[in-house]
This record gives sequence, C-alpha cells and structure tokens, in this order.
Amino acid sequence: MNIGEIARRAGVSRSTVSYALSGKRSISPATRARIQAVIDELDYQPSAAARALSSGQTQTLGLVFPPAGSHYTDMQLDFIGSLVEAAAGFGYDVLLAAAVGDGRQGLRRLVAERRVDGAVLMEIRLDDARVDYLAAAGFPFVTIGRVGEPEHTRWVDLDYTALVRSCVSHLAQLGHRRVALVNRSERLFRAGYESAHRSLTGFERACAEYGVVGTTHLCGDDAAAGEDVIGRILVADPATTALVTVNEAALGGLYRGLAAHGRRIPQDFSVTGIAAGRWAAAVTPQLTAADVPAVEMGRVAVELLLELLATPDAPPRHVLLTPPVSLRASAGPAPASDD
Amino acid sequence: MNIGEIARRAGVSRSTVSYALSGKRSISPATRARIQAVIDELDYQPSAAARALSSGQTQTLGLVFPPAGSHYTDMQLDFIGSLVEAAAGFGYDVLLAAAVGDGRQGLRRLVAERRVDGAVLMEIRLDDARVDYLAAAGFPFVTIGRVGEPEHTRWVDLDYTALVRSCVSHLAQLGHRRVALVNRSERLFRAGYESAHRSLTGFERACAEYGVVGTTHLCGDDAAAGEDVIGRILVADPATTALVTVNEAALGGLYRGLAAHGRRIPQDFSVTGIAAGRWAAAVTPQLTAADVPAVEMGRVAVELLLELLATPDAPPRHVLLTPPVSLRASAGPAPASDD
DNA sequence: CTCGCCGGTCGAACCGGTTCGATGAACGTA
DNA sequence: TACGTTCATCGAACCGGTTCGACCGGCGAG
Repeated sequence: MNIGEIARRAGVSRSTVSYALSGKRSISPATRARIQAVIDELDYQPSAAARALSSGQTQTLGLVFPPAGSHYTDMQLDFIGSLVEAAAGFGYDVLLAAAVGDGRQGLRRLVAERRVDGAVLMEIRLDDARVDYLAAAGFPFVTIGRVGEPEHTRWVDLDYTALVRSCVSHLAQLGHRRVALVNRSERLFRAGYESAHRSLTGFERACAEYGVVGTTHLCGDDAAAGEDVIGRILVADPATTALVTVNEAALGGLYRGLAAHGRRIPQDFSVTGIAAGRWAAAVTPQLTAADVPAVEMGRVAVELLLELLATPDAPPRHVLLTPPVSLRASAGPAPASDD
Repeated sequence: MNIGEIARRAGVSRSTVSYALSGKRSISPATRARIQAVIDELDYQPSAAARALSSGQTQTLGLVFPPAGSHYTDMQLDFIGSLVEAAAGFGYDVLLAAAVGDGRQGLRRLVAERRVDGAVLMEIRLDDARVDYLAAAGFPFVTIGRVGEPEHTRWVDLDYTALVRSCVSHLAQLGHRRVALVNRSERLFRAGYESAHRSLTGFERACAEYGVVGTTHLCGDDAAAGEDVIGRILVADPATTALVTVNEAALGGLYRGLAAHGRRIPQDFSVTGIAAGRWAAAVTPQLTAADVPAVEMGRVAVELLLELLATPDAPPRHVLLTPPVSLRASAGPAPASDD
C-alpha cells in the first residue's frame, strides 16, 4: 500500500496525493475529499522511511540512555516518560541509544546514520565527550544537566548548588552546626558528573556561609552503600547531627544506618536532600527535600530541542530550575549539644 | 556524504560499495581495501532511512511505553534498560511509542508507518486490544506479561500465581493464619492487568490450599495509598498478622502504616511480596520477597523477538519465570494468638 | 584451442515518498 | 478579444541505499 496505489485509485497523480496530505499546495475540495476517502478506506499510512529519505526529517528524537551498569533511578525513568509524552505531543517519537563506552558509539548510530532529527543527552559530565562530539558535528541537541562551560549549549538543569545551599540553610536555621553531605558514587564523581560536583561546591560554600562544619562523603548508588556511609559519617565527625543527600538510591540505606547507630529521625538526627518525590514519600519519616521536577524537565528538554530544530540560528536558551524544599518530617531542631 | 561519493572516490560503482559493505557478494581484497580506506577517511555511515526504504528493514524494535499518568515503577525502568542493551547487542535500536488511549494509536505509528521491525508490549492486560491489533495485522511482537489466552503469542512473564503462592506458603509455614493481599490499584485491576488478576487468583487458591484466611485489597501505586490500605486491612480482619504485596510502589507506605498502627515488623506483623530488588533492600527491615528479574526479562524479550524475526514460522515460544523468594528480614513467626 | 564456469564488477531498476517546474483551464481586466 | 493571473494538477527528478541480471576476463577441462 503506497502513495502510487492511492493515486491510482483516486485517479490523480502521486504528487497530488502528497500535496493533499501535506497541505503544501492548494488542492480542490473535491479532489481532496476523493483522496481522503481512498486513504480512509485502505487505512493508508505513509512509510516513515520513504518520508525520512526524501524529506530529510525523521520526526524522531534521540535519547542517549544512561550507561550500562549504572543503577537507574526514578528520576531517569520520569525523564524518559515525560520526554516520550512531550515528544508525542509534537508528533515525534523517541529513539533510545544505548550508551556504551563514553557514549559516542551510540551517538554515532543516531547522528551519522541520521536516525533522528535531534538528540537529548542526560547524565551530563562537566567535561563531556558526547557534547563535544555533537557540537563539533553541528548536530542539534539539548542536555538535561549542563557541562562546565554551558554558555554555548542548550540545556535544562537543576541548580544543585542552590538546592544544596537551601538544605544547609534550613538545617542551620534549625540549629545544626555539624552536617554531612552524602554525594553520589566515587565512580560517578570521578567521571565528572556535574550534579555530584556542583552539589559538593554548593555544600562547601553553604557551610562557610552559614558557619557550619561540614564533612563530605561519596556513596554508592544503593541501599547497602547508604547504610555503610552512615558509619563513615559518624567516624569522621561523631557530633554530626544532620545530613544532606543528593543520592536518592541510597536513601533507604541511610535511614537504616541511622537506626542501626541509635539515631532517631528527626529527634537525634535530621535528614534533608534532593530526591524524586516518590522516594521522599516512601521513607518514614518522610523526607524533607527538594523534589526533582523530572516531568517538567523532560518536557522542557523537548521544547528546547524542537525550538532549536525550528530556528537553528536562535541564540542558545537555558532553563535552570530551583524547586522549593518540601518540608516533611525528617528534619527538626538540632538536639541539645553535649559540649 | 553518500554511497555514490564513496564509489566515485574508490573508482568503483555504487553497487560494488554496497556489496563490500554487506558482504552479500564476493569482492576482491584489493577493491575491498580501497573502499574501506575511503570509508574510513570520510567517516562514512550509510543513511538509515535509505537503507530502511530499500531493504525493508529498520534495525529498530518498538516498545510501547506504559500509558501516561501511570506511576512508573523501577521494574519498568529496568525492563527498558535491559531491552535497550540487549537490542544494542544485536545491532538494533529501540523506539519508544507513547501509549495514548488504549495504546493502539502509538502502535499505528510504529506498525503502519513501518518504523520498526517488531514490537515489545508491556503492561499487558488479560484482554488486550493492542495484542489483538498486532496479531490481526500479522506484525511480529512479543509481550512482557501475557494475555488470558497466551498460547498463540510469544511472551516472557513472571508466574505471579506461583510467586504469590510461595509467599503464602512461606507465611503459613511461619504459622500465620490470617493474611492480606495488597494488590495493584483499582484502575489497573479494572483495566484487566494480568499481574493483578493472576496475583489475586494465586492468593485465593493458596489460601485455600494452606488453610489460611485471606483478605484482598486493591491499593493505589504510591506510598500514601499503601499507608491507607493498612487501616483497611486491619478493619477487614483485625487479627491479620501478615501480608503479601505485589505493589512495590506502595511498599514504603505499607511499612509506615504498620508502624502507625503499632505493628512491629516482623515481630508483630510479617510482610512479603514481589518487588524489584532495589525496593526490597531500601526498606527496613529488608523485604522478604521474590525479586523481579527485570533485566533478564528484558533480555529474553529481545531474544524472543529477534528469533521471531529470523524464523517467522517457528511455533510460539514462551518463558515463564519463577524467581525464588529471597529470605530477608521482614517475615517471621506468627505472634502468639490472642484467642 | 575452445568452451564453460566462476569470481568480480557494473548498470539499471526499485523502494515510497517530496518537491520543483511546467501545463492547462478558468477568470478578470484592458 | 487578447492577455496576464491564479488555481489545480501532472510529470519527472531526487533522496540514498539494495539487488538483480548482465558482462568480462581468466582459468581449468576436454
């Protein structure tokens, strides 16, 4: 079932069918109706491949999927879900590329084989080979997260620095003077993940600003690592009374570790952080945290990308989000000091 | 940069380049080397659209993404991740289709526009319009989960009936006599989600088999609903001493609800179920549960689908998985009865 | 020496759309 | 009445691959 068959049955030429479908030239109402009738009868849909070949547009966006072996978080799932939905709203599909190695392999498939019109990158590093590759190739892309020098790219990101600062500020107001940061894993930090680095920066600055003594800790992305890091925190500074976590996958472990060390939340120890709302609500007591607006971020990413496709020469636009800290139950006044 | 340019620079015809690339006819080593040199120099990659158009194969698999508005679970994320990776291993990409309405809309894009060579469906209902549509269209597909009459389709699924039975069996051995089932949401149950229905069946049968009094409860897919359902369970049968949950998103809420009602886990109340390992490990005490082998399921789905693409006439193959119940800390002997 | 076969290569058709330039009919205007 | 427009439509070229049949030269067998 192709456009030629439709044309034949409607008694017109192939180009007329094409114009009737695209609306790029005027077609008489009578002809248009006849063509539409044939299309409806045969349930015709134009071939995506043929259309892509001749028009040069695939109506598909690429998403470079987080590297293999990393522990997926809910945040990522929400990104994907909202990307797919937002893209569908504009008539685009989303193609997933497995990121192997530094992620350029998967990109090659997307870009060099021209499978997609534009790409969305996530899990961004401060110095990201994929971003450099796409920028050099002149291929349209946006990032969820931003590189170290983000002025010339388009992105949507959380302001980790400010969010961690808000958490520290909140804890300081509650009287806490010794606070720990639970960061992402050593592997991700070493790889230069921007969220891990910006969180660290924000934490150190905020501690200085609020006169708080801070210790920082890398932590694997699972419950066992979270449980483990509590011990390390209390060794590093036994007087620690609060923590800020940007590691949502470790959250359950943090709670368990605190309980194991006899710290009740929030009476003995306060917990705050940045997390998907689902995780924040799953733990008891519920987590006082900045909720990651993952759905909004996915939607914005698609909008930025389509904007870029429509007007390639427009200056880069960025969206930096700073969701408020939702006050739940895991942070309270600092316990009376023993000093 | 197209195949004609490569041919010109290598001093051969376009078809020779094509055959050198595909290996479908023999090419002299000298010619092959010359062509390869040009390809390497220009970093040439054939256009996916052109290839798809002429060969009729897209090297892409479609995945119908869970309907909008549903709460995504970790299980789904793991499916997607493993699908993408497994597909990449075979040289395939994965295209996501947003499921709107009953999901046929998104499928139309995939199938009628011939964007993919085959499709993977998840979130299967006992009576699933998408499955009927694909079967009627003769389009290659596999399902993660299975319909009510699954003999003629290809699928990989968890044996919910058996897994729930294992949980009940385990609880019965521990002396529990009054057990609750926490099922998925009313919306999903009404829609005919197979996991919700088979879990219910398995639970009722197992209760009869082990002489256990069971109550069953639908429960929304979030922590608040989980907290809420505990009250309903204790109203329905105040003597309940254990539950089986197939609702991983509600898990944190179940724990909180039990604590709110003064039930300690596992001393006063035992919890078992089916969940992604990550959630099972995140709660305290860790959940005694059958861990969903999501990664394996995704991989198997891809294998089944590629098998189907390679040999369309082979009889349907199924894989029914029954992972063991991991004994963790949330289930213990039934408390002494008050009777 | 000649014939037949086979490995290697070429040219052309084809996949199913899009798009440009041309064409013809209808219509308003000078 | 002749001419310039505008509208609707057509034909052909093109996008960039794959694949089939044909062709050519060299080699082994008869």
